[in-house]
Amino acid sequence: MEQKSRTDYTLITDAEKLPKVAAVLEAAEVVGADIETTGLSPRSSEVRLLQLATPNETFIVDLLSVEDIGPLRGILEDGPVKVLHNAKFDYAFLFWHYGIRLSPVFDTMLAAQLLSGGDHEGRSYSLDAVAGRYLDEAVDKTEQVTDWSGRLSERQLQYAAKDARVLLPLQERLKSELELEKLKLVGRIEFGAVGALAEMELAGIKLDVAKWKELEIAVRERRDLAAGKLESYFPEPEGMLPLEGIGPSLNLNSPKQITDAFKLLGIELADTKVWTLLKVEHPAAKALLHYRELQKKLGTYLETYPKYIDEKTGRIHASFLQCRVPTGRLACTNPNVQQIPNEDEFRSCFVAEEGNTLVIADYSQIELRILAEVSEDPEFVRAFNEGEDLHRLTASTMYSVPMESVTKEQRSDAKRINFGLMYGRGAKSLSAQLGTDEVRGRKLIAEYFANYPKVQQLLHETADRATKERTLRTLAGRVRKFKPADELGRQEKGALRREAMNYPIQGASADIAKLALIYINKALRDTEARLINSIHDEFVIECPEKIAPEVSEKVKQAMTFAGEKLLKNVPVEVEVMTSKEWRK
DNA sequence: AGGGCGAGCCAC
DNA sequence: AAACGTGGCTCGCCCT
Repeated sequence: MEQKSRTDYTLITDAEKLPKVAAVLEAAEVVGADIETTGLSPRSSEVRLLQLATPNETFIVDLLSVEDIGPLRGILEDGPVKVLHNAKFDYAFLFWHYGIRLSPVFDTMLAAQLLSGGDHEGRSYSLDAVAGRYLDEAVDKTEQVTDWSGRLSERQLQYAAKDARVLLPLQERLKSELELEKLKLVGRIEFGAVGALAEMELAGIKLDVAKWKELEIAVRERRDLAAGKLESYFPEPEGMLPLEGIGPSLNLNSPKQITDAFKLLGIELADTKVWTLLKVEHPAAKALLHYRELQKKLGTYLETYPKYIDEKTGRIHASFLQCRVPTGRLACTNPNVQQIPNEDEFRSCFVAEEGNTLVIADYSQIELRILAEVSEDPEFVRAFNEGEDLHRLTASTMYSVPMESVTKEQRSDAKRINFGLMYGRGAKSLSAQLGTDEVRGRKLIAEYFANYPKVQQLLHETADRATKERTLRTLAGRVRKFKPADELGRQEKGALRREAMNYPIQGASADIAKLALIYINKALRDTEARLINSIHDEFVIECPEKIAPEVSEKVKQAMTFAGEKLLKNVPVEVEVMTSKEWRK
C-alpha cells in the first residue's frame, strides 16, 4: 500500500502530463495558485515551481524540467478563479516569462487589507499572518527563503504544496467576509486591477539619461551658488586655520545647525520649516529656502533616479502598492514615480522610446465632481452639468460679482477654498493661505457654504458619522475604519474629522482610478500600447506613434466609462494629449 | 555599520 | 501651536 505523505501532492516533471492536469483543474471552480522563484524580480529571476491546488489534489509543476506550459494556459487565463496571495507578484512572473495573463484572480492579501478598512497598524499581511487570523492555521514560511534553483528537498515540496492548498479554505472564508462586509464590488475592482498594475510595473518608464544629467549639472551649479550665498550670511567659525576653512564649516542640510547659525544672527527659529522661514525678514531665510529646493531636487531626484534604471530593460520599474493607503489610492516606491517634480524641466526627461509616443490622460476636476455627486448640492451639480467653470462660479457668488467680472485673484481664492474645504480646512489656515485675516477667512467660508449648503451638510455629517459609527464608505463601498474618538485629544479629534471629510472624496477618486486601470488595460490588451504610469487622476501610456490617435480614443473612453460607473448625476471629463515627453 | 525616527519636501 | 487630506524619499541624528 502506498504511504500517504503529510501534504499530498503530485509532482509534474513531464510536459506530457499537463493536458491531464489541465482537465482536472478545468472541472474546479476555484484553484489555489502559487509559484516559487529564484528571486524577487521577475526580470532577473526564474520561476521554479508552479503549484495549483483543487480541494482534492495539489499539482506541483517543475518548470525546470517542463518548459512549455501551453496546456495550462487556458486554465490560467480563463476558467476557474485563481486564488493567490499577493497576486501581482505571481502575475508579473507568469506574464514576463510565459506571456500569461492570470484571470480571474482572487487575492487573499488584498481581501484581508480591504477588510481591515485601512487600519494596518501592527498588522502583517503575509500569508502566514492572514491564514493565522482567518483560519487559525499556521503556515510555516521558513522554506520560502531557501534556494529554489537546484534539487528540491521533500520539505521544500511539502511547503510549496501547502502554500497553494491553504489558499482554498482561506479564500472561502475571506469571500464570505467580503460579502458580509459588503465589499464585493471593491474586491472585484482590486482583483481586476492586479494585472494592470503588474503589467505597468513590467513596462517601466524610459528616462532620457543624457537630458537628466544635463539638468543635474545645471541644478548642481544653481545649488552651489545658493549654498555660497547662504553661507555668506553666517559668520566664519572661530579658531579655524585658513586651510581648514575649505571644507564645509556648516551643514546646511541640518535643521539643528541651521537653527544655531540663525541664533548667531540674533534670530530664534522655532523650527526651520517653510512656513516659519517665510516670516523671517533676514535675507538668509530666503536664501535657505532657495538652497533647500535645489538640494531636494538634486538629492531625491537627479542624483538618485538613474540608479533605478534596470540593466536589462534600460527603464525604471517602480513598484505600486495597491492597498496600503487607507483611502484606496495607490502608493508607489523604488522610486516613487508619483512624486516627480511637476515642472516640465523634470517631467520632460521621461520620454517615449524611439518611434513611440506618450498618451497622457487625466480626469478633469474629478474630486470636485465627486463632491458634487455625493453631496447632491443642486448648484454644484448644475454647474458641472452645464459645463461651467466651477471656480469662477464660486468666486462670482462668493464675492457677489457677475461671472464675467470675476478677477484672476478672486478665481484663485475660490479655487483654494474649493480644494481646501475638501481637505477639511478651517478658517485659520485658509485665511493664512489667502493672505487675509481670520475674520475675513471665516466670512468667505460662510459665504461659500451659503451658496453650497448641501456641501456643508455633507462634510459635517460625514465627520459626525466617522466619530459615531467609526466607519465610512466610498461610492464603490470601500470601507475606512476610524479610531474611537473618545480616546482622542482635541487636536486628534480635529484631525479625525478632517480625514473623515476627505475620505469619501479621495476614496471615490481612487475607486474610479482603479476601475480606469482595469478598463484601460483591457482596451489596450491587443495593441502595442502599454500603461506606464498612474498618478492618482492621471495615466501615462506609451505606444507606437502610428496608433496614438486610436489609443488616445480608447483611453479616453475607458476612463470616461470608469468614471460614469460611479458618477451618475455629474458628467465625467477626461483630457488627453499626445507627446514624445511627459509634460503637464 | 545599520536601524529607527523626525524634519522637511515632492506629488496629487 | 501653525492644523490641509493621502503618501514616499532623503537627510541628519541618535541609537545599538
